Amino acid sequence: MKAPDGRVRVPEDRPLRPDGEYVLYWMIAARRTRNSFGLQHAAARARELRRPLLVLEAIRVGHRWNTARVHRFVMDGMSVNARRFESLGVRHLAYVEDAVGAGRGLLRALASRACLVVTDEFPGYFLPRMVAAAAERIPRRFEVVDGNGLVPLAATDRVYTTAASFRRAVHKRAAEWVEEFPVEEPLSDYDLGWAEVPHDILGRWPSRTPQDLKGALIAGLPLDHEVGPVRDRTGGSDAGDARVERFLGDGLAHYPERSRHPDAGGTSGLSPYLHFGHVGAHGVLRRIFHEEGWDPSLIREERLARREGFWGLSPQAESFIDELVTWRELGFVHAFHRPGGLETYDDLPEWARRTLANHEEDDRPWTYDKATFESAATHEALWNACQEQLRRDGAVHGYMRMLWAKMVLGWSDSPREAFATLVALNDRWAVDGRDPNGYSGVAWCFGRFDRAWGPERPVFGKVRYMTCDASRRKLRLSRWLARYSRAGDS
DNA sequence: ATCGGCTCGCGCAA
DNA sequence: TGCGCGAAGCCGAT
Repeated sequence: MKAPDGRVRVPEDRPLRPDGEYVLYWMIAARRTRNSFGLQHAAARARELRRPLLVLEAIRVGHRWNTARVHRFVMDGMSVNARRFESLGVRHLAYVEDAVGAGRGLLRALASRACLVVTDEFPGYFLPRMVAAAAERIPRRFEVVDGNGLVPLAATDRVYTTAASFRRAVHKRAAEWVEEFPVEEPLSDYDLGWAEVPHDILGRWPSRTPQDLKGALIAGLPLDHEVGPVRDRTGGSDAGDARVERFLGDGLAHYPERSRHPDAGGTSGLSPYLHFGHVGAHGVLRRIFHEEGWDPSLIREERLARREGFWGLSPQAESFIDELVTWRELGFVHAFHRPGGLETYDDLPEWARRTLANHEEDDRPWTYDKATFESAATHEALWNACQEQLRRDGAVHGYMRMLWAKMVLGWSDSPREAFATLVALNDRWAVDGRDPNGYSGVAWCFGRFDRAWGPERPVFGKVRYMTCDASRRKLRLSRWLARYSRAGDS
């Protein structure tokens, strides 16, 4: 079954070539074998044309945030996919570029033998430009499939300034979108054979084995190795799926209350897996719906636009879905319509820029530059622990993340500099940096998708104020703090 | 412990 | 035009 029409974009309308050797799926964002509109669509095309499917999953070097951390995570995922595709009888080419530019030409070489090329839509980082460039160069029909979330990006025609207005838009069409989920196992009955790839292509661009991908290969790559792999967190669909199950079995029943407290460990931890598509939003939703015995008849229209009660699920599940769909996809929709907007200071709402400008000259109790923030060397142990968690784990606890960003706003020479510092730290150290959702998290701390709050305060103006002292009072965080403390902090 | 005030944009109802 | 509502705010009053 093909992906719904509203999720398929054809940038250059070229005819497909029915006598090609295979259908090429260029897997760039939805790096998984299940619950994927992109893969499902490519498989349906292959069936229609009676040609084998060839999956190209690659990772290149030379892009801007090129760290051993991200490479390890993505290569873990490639290793899992290599095994899964092999057991499904589908050819999967796992290419790891080992020198800048070495991968150039691979996509075109494979595409020239293909009936058509299918790839993923992703509204962030350099992917939209990469897809646009590929669409121009590839002399084949090229179909871009949006499997990012419940809301098809093309079904929206504008950005939303508040979560509330987006929530209303989601609820209005939710009943329609829950009826068009991707197939859970799109390749379960695959019988179209093994795509042959010419030796000269494989000689120049070798496909790595699962063992290679998990092994020492990464050590020799030209990467920022200072940002090393995160401990205790393996990338890939196996680890991502396991995390979904763990959260459903334990965290969800206490959501969101337990997730507020850093010591309690009640967060889903799914963000990095969602970012690289090792886990898909539809798959997570499907599991929640199944666990709660939900069907669309339980939707309560009278609760439309409300934070709770619309779905007819438990309050905990509704709260999590609000996070997974409303808040996550709010950022995706914004990035889709305004590429780069979320990470641009001048794109913040007018009221926020005005009030921050009015307080630009206020005295700051402390100011630090990016290097001091980056090395977690401020006067405040609580803040340093946040930054240390980012450095070590590639993610900051959800609540502490807000404090982390708010304090950089409070302790930088200007709000503009603070914003740039945060985007840079997030880009470099977070496993899911460069995700629209990560940028919306930073931008929220500067008023994006939020509202003004009084009373007006120094530096922050009417932007929602948060303090380390209040967090210490409200939250259970002593164990978290001890864990991420650095020598010298007490 | 709980509550109101602070403040702004949206979308619906009137 | 008015009104209710809204990611996690903080602070002071009761």
